[in-house]
Order: sequence, then C-alpha cells, then structure tokens
Amino acid sequence: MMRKTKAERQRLLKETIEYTPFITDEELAKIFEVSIQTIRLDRMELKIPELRERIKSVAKLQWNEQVRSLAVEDIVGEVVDLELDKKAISIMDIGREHVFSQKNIARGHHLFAQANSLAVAVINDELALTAKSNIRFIRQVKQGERVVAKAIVKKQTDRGLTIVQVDSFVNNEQVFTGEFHMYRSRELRD
Amino acid sequence: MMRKTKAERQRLLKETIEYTPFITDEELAKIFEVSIQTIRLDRMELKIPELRERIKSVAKLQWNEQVRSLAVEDIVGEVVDLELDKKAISIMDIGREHVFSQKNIARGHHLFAQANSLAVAVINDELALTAKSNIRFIRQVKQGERVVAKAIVKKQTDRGLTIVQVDSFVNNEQVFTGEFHMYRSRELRD
DNA sequence: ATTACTTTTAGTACCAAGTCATAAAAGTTT
DNA sequence: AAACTTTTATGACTTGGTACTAAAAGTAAT
Repeated sequence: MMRKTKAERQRLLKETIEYTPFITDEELAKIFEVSIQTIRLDRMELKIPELRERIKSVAKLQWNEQVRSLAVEDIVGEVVDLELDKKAISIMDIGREHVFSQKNIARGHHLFAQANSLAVAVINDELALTAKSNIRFIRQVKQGERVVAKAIVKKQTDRGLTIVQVDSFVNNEQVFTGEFHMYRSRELRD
Repeated sequence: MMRKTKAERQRLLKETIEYTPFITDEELAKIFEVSIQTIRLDRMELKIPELRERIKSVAKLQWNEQVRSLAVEDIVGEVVDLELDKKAISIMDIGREHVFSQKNIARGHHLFAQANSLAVAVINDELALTAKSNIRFIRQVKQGERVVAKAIVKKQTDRGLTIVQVDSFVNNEQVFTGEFHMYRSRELRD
C-alpha cells in the first residue's frame, strides 16, 4: 500500500483516534507506516492531545454522568404552589443532566417525571399511584429553559380513580400535556 | 489531628479512591500525612490499581457500552437485547432510590423512564423523540423486583411517527404497558 | 531491656507514553 | 542546484507509576 500524502494521513489519523481513542502513537506509527515523530507532529498540528489526556477526558465525562444520575434521582422539579386536591405548580430548570448528551433536547422522561410527581403531590393522601396516563410532548425543550408544570385535580372516575390534568409550559408556550389517572387509598370528599 | 491506625487509614483510602478515582498517590500521601510508599503499600494490600489503570477502566466502561449513537447515560435500565427498528429488551432492578420513601412501591416515572428510553434506543436513528404516549401501570412494583421491559417497533403512522409498544413484566406478570409515538429524523424503510 | 515483629520511610533502577528542542536527512518544487 | 516542505533521529526531561532492597521507627512479648 502506497504511503499517503500528509493531508490524507492527517485526515485518517483524526478519524482513527476519534474512533479508537485508546491507541498509542507507536501503534499509530505502525498503522500509517511512518515514524513516531511524524505522528506526534501530526497530533500537534491537529491539536489532538496525548493518549492519557484522551483517556482522562473520556473517563471524566462518564464520571460526571454517573454522579449526576444518582443525585438527580429524587428531585423532579420544585413545588412552588400547592393546594391539596385542587391544584399545584412546580418548576424545573433543564440542565445538562436532563438532555441527550449529543443534542440539547430534554429527554421525555424528565418532563414526565415532573408532571407525574406533581400529580402525586397534589393528591391529599398518604399514597397516590399512577394507574394510567395519556400524555403528549408538544414541543422540544432545550437546555437552559425553565419548565413550569401546572396540575389541576379534575373529577373522580366511576372506578374511584382521581383524574389530574398536568400542563407544562416554557414562557407561556405549552410543551407538554398529560392526564393522569391516580389511585388513592382514601376517597376524595368535597 | 492524630495519625490514624493502618486499618482505619486503609478503610478511608479505599473510600476516597472510590469517590475520587482521579487522585494521585502523592495527593493521597498529603491527605493522610504518610509517605508515598505507605500509600503504595496500602494500594497493594487492598489491590487497588494505579491511577492510570483506574482512569482507563472508567473510560472503557463508557466506550464499550455505547449503543450506536445513543450513549449509555441516556438509557434507564440495562439493555440486554437490541435489534434496531425491530425489538429490544431492558432490565431494571428496583432499588431504594426508585421507591416512595415510606411504602416500598416504585414511583411510576421510573417505569416510564425505562420504557421511554428503551423506545428511544430501539429506533435506528441519531435522534428519536417521544411525541405522544399512552401508558398504563397495571400493578405496583416493589423494591427488589426486577422489571423486564420489552419493546416492539410496530408501524408508522400517516404523520411519519413510528409506534413502539413497550410492555414491562416482573416474573412474567405484566406491570406496565405503553404505546409510544416517536419522531425520528430519517424515514423507516422496510 | 532486649528481642521479635509490624509498620513506615527511603532510595535506586526501571517503564510507558509522552513533551520539547535541535538537527539532519529525504523528498519536492522552482 | 537552491529553496522549501516533510519526515526521521536523537537526547534531555516529565509524570506517575512498579519492583526491589534496606533501613528506621513503633509496638508487643519474653
């Protein structure tokens, strides 16, 4: 196989390292049939850090995500207003931990979690459980946006379930809507 | 502060490294006010690998478990089987962090999160988003139970959405069902 | 107190995977 | 052939270690 030009080699080098970041200069030198020094010059020109730094940055990413997924677990929005068995409002700021790692779009289950836990909270009972729900994600929510969820307790169904309607907004623009059918241990009285 | 006993130091050392694996022996030596050699002896006895190996293993975890474009951290539950655009299975063990603090019943949004992220994962596309979904929590899930979620890609709607059906089970007993209408950037071809 | 044993510290040689700087060789263009 | 780019070589130095040997310090047993 003929030895490529500098530009071609550098293009491939970049790709190779992106694809298999755990590769040493020595191995790269063998692959491209050039000396280690050439690989190092290439890395410099392309501003690609050395192996250990590459590994470290991959690891750090993972570490942050791990720590995050643990910490975030319980907190699904902050309740700012609550009238038991009537209505409730909670806010949630969309941070890095809520979005897809590549795109900046919030993952659906976080919006659901906020709405669902608000539906649970608004019910005046030791324990409320979601039996059924019907939801719609109206528009994408981006990192940095503040989602305001509003829950309204509607009526009871014939089967004793309480219906809670939750609508979520970003700057008065609706982003989510859901109807939650909730079990409760005690009866709703009015 | 008095210098701790060997056993106590080793206990703390293990904890410290687990918590902050990016720490060098030198820094550890300063923290515990002993020599570097002592730290190294400790690591040997405790069979804790050196800094670079620790970093590498953290990084490798992340690299192996990538499911196509979707990174691990985006998936709730562990994907055990995946046929893109066909079906997928994930499992999730319900731990303390998933249940209501008094009762031992899993919060609905965790079951939803598992199902929703599986629906996202099964779609062979850079980015899939949930547009709409219709779900039902069939029975309560208790702490300690293992939830198996099965996703099946159904058809496309007239509006270009892909429908994914997800059913979750605990020991063959159904606990959850949901239909997810997913947006995708590319078309599904068959 | 002396001996025995554990724990800690010190020091040396070595390694991997680099950086940084200098210089020479090889290849290409004009 | 001169001028320029590209590649290779070489040596000194760095980090964060391993492996091994040896001595010093601390603690317990006789």
